Amino acid sequence: MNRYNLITILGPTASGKTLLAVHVAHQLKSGVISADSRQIYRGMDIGTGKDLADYVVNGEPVPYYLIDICDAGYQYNVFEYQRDFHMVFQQFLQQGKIPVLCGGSGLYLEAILKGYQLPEVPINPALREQLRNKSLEELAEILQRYKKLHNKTDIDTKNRAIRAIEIAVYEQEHAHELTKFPIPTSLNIGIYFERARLKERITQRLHKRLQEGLIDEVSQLLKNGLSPEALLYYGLEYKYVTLYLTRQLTYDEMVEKLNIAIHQFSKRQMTWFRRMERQGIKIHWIDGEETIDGKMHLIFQLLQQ
RNA sequence: GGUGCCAUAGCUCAGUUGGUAGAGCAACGGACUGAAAAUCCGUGUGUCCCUGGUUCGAUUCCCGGUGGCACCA
Repeated sequence: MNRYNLITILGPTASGKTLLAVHVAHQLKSGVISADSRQIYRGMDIGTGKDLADYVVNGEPVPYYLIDICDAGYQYNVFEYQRDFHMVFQQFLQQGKIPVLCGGSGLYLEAILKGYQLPEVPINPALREQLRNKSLEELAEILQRYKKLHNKTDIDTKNRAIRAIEIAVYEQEHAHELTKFPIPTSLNIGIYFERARLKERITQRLHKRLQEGLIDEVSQLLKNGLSPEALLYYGLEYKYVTLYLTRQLTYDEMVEKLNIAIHQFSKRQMTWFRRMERQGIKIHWIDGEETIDGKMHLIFQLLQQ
């Protein structure tokens, strides 16, 4: 009936993805599947821009998935994301509905749209115990015996290095156990803004988040026992507000540096999307300044072609 | 009004004993298949405030302006 079984709405932060995705999903009587590596976590709401109140059109709730599925602090990963996405996606396929995949986490989007094949690697407690007291340098050396490092990502921290070794060891012992998730036939929509306009929107939204209680949200996470280190790792809002709360930055410094960091993040997102295009993933860019109705019209036109 | 100091990249500043200049931050480009809002790599984008003088040659020295800061009135 339709050549597409998925609509993907992507774009940099503050480009208005959520609102558009909710409207499209409402029109299709389906739902929104998030592709956001931070909205996964409960209790991280303002800083990740969940905007859960936006999942309603004309008083009718639009279901969303893969938001609030883990406790803050849990180390969720691409494999789990892929698995969880397909669980939801399958249900929509069975109902003959087209869901809307919406988010800005390039790695997660690509894992779905390109169909990464990853083995499901269980935790190996014996190995972890054995590696626990090694230095990062030693771990890096061990890891290099298994694979060439594409950059320093895998040996960024001991945690990451141990997980990377765990995966490398598993792959060596179970060479042919790659997962095979079907690659969706997706209509990909990108929301485009001029760089300067996007920066304005980001700055404006940051001030709104601060007014809405961003500081309290982060301080609550700390009170609930999440370590400052974990929050620093989550980046952006969580990183800079933590630096402010632990008195490493003044309020004004925090706002300024955070604003810049979000601008830089949006640029990195665009770099990722351009790379996806170069690798053959077609993205239909639509003007962010267009109204919701205008954008919807364009999307449904593309859908019917 | 007087005296002194300053004026160099988008910002903060370094520097050139006279041969047209460089750091940090920002910006821009890129990488990235297991915490990715993370992590990493690359790139200098410039009437060296303006006018005149000295000089083969001035961003650098000198005269005069303009702007800023400080002090004295």
